[in-house]
Amino acid sequence: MTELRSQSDNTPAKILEAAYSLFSTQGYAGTSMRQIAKQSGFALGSIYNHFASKEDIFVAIIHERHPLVQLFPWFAKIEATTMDEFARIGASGMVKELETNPEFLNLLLIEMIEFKGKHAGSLLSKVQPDIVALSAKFNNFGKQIKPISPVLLIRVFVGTLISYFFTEMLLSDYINPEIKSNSLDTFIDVFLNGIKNDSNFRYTEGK
Amino acid sequence: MTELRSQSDNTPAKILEAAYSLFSTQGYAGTSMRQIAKQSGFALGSIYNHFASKEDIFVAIIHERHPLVQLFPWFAKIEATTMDEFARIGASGMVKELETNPEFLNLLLIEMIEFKGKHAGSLLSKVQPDIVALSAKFNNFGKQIKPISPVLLIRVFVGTLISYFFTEMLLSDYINPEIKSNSLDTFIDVFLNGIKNDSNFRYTEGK
DNA sequence: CCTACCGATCGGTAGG
DNA sequence: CCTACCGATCGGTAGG
Repeated sequence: MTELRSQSDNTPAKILEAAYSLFSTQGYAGTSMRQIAKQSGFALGSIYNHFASKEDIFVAIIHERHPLVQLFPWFAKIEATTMDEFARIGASGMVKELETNPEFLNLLLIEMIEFKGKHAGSLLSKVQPDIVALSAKFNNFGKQIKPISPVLLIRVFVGTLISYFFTEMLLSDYINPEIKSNSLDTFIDVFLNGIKNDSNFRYTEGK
Repeated sequence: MTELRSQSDNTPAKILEAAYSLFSTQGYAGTSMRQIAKQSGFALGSIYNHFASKEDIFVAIIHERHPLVQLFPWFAKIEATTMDEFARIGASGMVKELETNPEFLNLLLIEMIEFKGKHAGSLLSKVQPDIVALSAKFNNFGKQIKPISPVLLIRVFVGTLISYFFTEMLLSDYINPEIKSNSLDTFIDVFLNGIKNDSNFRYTEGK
């Protein structure tokens, strides 16, 4: 039964695709329902047969395309035996994603600013199993890593990627390319070196 | 002559103050000229005696309040003899700023999304002297630090602060406070440890 | 500096 | 699924 789907079931998907593209390049308030109608190929009134409101469309989009929702399941599936390996695979995967879709992170920024992050809790709950799996994986990497709680470690890792792409956006088409080249490697190197266990570190060896 | 200013010269400042508050909490497209008029205490028509357009107001605001414009001159003035000292002073100063004004970073995000970063170049030019001064300072910190170009080092440092506050916003009022406490210290520790010179690092010792 | 207005566009709906 | 419409609000201006 559920496998049988008529072509018209594509309508919501088409609407979401058009809305995603518009929201992520123009923001939420900067996008009108008429633009969504035009880009999806339907009349304005038709959209309201599938979604109750403009915000309803946005909510549907972030639940399937918000960076948190996309990244954590993917991170959790990475097969790596060391933090070094994990970080480099994770970083290069995110690079590939952003080459395909440079607006990938915008949904997160837009939700944060225009909705004051009010959906963050529900999105984080959604990926909590993946966060748990990721924590377990990090724990297995063992004593090569400083005694930082796994959740905080995830936060610093994700923060490293965010800070790279963020400053990349900030500098894009302004700073000369030489400075930009290979800088992701530097970000990752600093992260890996920074969490490496060594005698000089001032954290005590608890837990 | 220029010292003599009547009270009415406060009008533009009042308009900018109201607009800053509204833009940074609601975004650019999400804020109307009528809201700016109301919050500044002037009639809608009066605003156009001081600013040609809504975008004109936004441009004036970012030129005096964009995080880049605020932070770089301040960073350049920090008196520190080691990177460790610099990073901790810089981080605690930014914490204080964000406690006073939690929306401090929003202007950067809004410009990035709603204007696609089109003012970034002009803002970076404005603070270029401070970037140069900061680079010189970092060079003086000498061989305790890995051979990373000063500009890239600034980028990683700023990125570290951004990644902390960014993930802080993302997690705010969701994650339990224990995980959040002292996490800025961890971010800074990872950064400092990450850029520390040691024999294991894979960069070659050029310039 | 304000009142009153402009045409355009907004999110959303009725009715078929 | 579309046409035609609703009241509200938009950025901006004329005229005083």
